[in-house]
Amino acid sequence: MSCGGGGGGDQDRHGLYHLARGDDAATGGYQFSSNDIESFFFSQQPVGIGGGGGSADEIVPYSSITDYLQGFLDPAGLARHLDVPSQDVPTKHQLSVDVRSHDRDSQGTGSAAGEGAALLTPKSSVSFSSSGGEGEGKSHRCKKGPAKEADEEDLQDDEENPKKATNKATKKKAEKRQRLPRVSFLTKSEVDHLEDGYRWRKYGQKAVKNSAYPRSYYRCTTPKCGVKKRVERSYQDPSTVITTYEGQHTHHSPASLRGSAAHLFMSPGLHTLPPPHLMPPGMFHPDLMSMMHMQYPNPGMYLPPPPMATPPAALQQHHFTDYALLQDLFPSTMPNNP
DNA sequence: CGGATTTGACCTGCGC
DNA sequence: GCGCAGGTCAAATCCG
Repeated sequence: MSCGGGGGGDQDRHGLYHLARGDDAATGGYQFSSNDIESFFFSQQPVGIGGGGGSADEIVPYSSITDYLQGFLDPAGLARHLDVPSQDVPTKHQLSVDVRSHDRDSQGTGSAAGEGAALLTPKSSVSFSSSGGEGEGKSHRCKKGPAKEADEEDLQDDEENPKKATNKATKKKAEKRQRLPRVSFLTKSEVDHLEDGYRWRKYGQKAVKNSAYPRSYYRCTTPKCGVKKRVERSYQDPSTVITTYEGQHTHHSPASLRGSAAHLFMSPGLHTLPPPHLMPPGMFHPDLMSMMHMQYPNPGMYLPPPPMATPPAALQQHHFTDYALLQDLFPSTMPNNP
């Protein structure tokens, strides 16, 4: 997926597009509504923009995420998506989309991730790595895991004949390896592992070079779902958690099946929200926004059908400026109605 | 007791 | 070829 070279956007010198509600929201401009949320996170509709796109050889495993991303990259596309005039789409940065191609091992490496985290506005930032695999300078190191399942017979041979195994390893080496699509999220949070609606099993933890914070490796617990995620804390901004998803879920989110808005936003990180009365009218809290990204990191990840044709009932019926709803969702952080 | 987490060992790929 | 770093495995341990 070649996100760079896409259309429009307020791209800074770091190659970051900054799109979000900025001063407009603070001054009572356009307000997010439940419909926006649906569009933002659940829509399967492509948001067309010019440029970008992958070459014929490039693996673009799904179109919806690409379109989804590109919708962010293109203010006009985002405007169409949100059904607002394009000039109303601000270029202030609350949501920053990293459209750079990530070098060595995506942005997940300590240095690269840290750099990205430092460059990006920490709150509510979304970083998408170039996921094509072929186009990347270096292949990923994952040989076990999914590949292991595919090569069970090979492994059996390997046990019987180590020499043969070596040959196979050499042969495999020559093969082009494909990297699964990766999507990274930068989230301000005090907790490392943010609740995202899926169940994960931790299978490893590694110290990251040049970072005081380890990187944790998680795998989706659902059988035959090979989705992995890495969680690490930015060493330059320890308050920022970098979550990188890799692969496609082959099932619905357990949380989405519950359809509970309360569960949707249930995350320890949310307890760090400032008092809601400090939020400007109509302002969609960036942390909350980020949590939603965490909950539905990638609409395209779900294989058919879409996980939720409609948002949870609570989201359909309320605006997020609805104080009563916020009180229901965040009783610990919501004082009585001001 | 079963599932999740921890953690050291191991594998792989890349740079020098 | 060697060392380094990322990524994974799997036994040990923890926990509800």
